[in-house]
Amino acid sequence: MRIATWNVNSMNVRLPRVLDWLSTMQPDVLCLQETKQADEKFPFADLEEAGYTSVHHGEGRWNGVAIVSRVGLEEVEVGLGSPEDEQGARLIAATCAGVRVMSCYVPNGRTLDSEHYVGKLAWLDRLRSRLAEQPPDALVVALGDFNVAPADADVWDMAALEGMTHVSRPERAAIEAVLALGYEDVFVRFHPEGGVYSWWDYRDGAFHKGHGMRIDLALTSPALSPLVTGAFVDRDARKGVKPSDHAPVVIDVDLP
DNA sequence: ATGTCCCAACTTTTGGGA
Repeated sequence: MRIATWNVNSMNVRLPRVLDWLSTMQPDVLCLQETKQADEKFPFADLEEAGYTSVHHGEGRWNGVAIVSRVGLEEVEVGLGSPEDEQGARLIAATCAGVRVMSCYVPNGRTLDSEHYVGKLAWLDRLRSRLAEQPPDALVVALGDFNVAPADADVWDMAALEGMTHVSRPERAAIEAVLALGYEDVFVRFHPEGGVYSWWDYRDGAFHKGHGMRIDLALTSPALSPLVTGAFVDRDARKGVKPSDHAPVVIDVDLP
C-alpha cells in the first residue's frame, strides 16, 4: 500500500499536476494540504475519473485538506474538535484499507513572537492528544505539512534560520511529544543521513540552490511502523511548469 | 537580495499569507 502526502498550494492550479502524479506514482492514498478550495469547488469528479474517491475539508481561500483514495474511505472525521479549528480546515481523517489516515496542515506560526506561533504549538498538542486516544494496536499515520523541520539535518543551513519558526526548540519538542507516544518519523529510517527536503521557498531560487527543509512528515503508530518498507520524496514534482513549493512525500507499507 | 506564487476583491492592481 502506497500512501503519500502533498501540499499542493491550490488544488485549482495544481489539478493537472496532481492527476499526472497519480497516474505516474500510483499511490493508493494521497493526502492533500492547502487545497485553498471550498468543498463545492473540490474536483471530486476529475479524481473519480482517475479511479479515486475523495473527502475534502475546506473553507475557500486558505488552508483546506483532503484525502484521495482508491482503497476506500471510511469513518471520515474533520478537525480536532476545538473551536480554534472551526475556521481552520486543517485536519481530515479517514480509514483506508484498515489504516487510519490523518491529513494534517499544521499552522505556519509566522514568527516566534506571533500569536500564530502559540496557536501552532497548541494545535500540535491537540493533534498529540488525538493520536494518544487511538487504540494501542491501531494502524495509524498522521501525515502532511507539519511546518516543522524535526532536526538540524532537515534544513539546508541552521545558521540562516536562526530565530525563525520551523526549527525552534518548542516546535521540535511538539513533534518529539508525538514520537514519545511511540510514533515514528518514519522517513528518517530510510534517509538517516538527512539533507532530503520536501519544501523549497519559491523566492530567491531556493530550489536550485538546494535551500530546502523537510517539513512534510509521516508519523506512524507503533503497529504501523514495522510494516513500512520505504519512504521517499518525489523531488521531480517540484520541477517544471507551475510546481507547488512542496514535493510529495511517499511511504510504502506492506499490509498483512 | 523577502528576488515568487496564489488568492480575493471596494477586480485589470493591491495586500495578505506562506
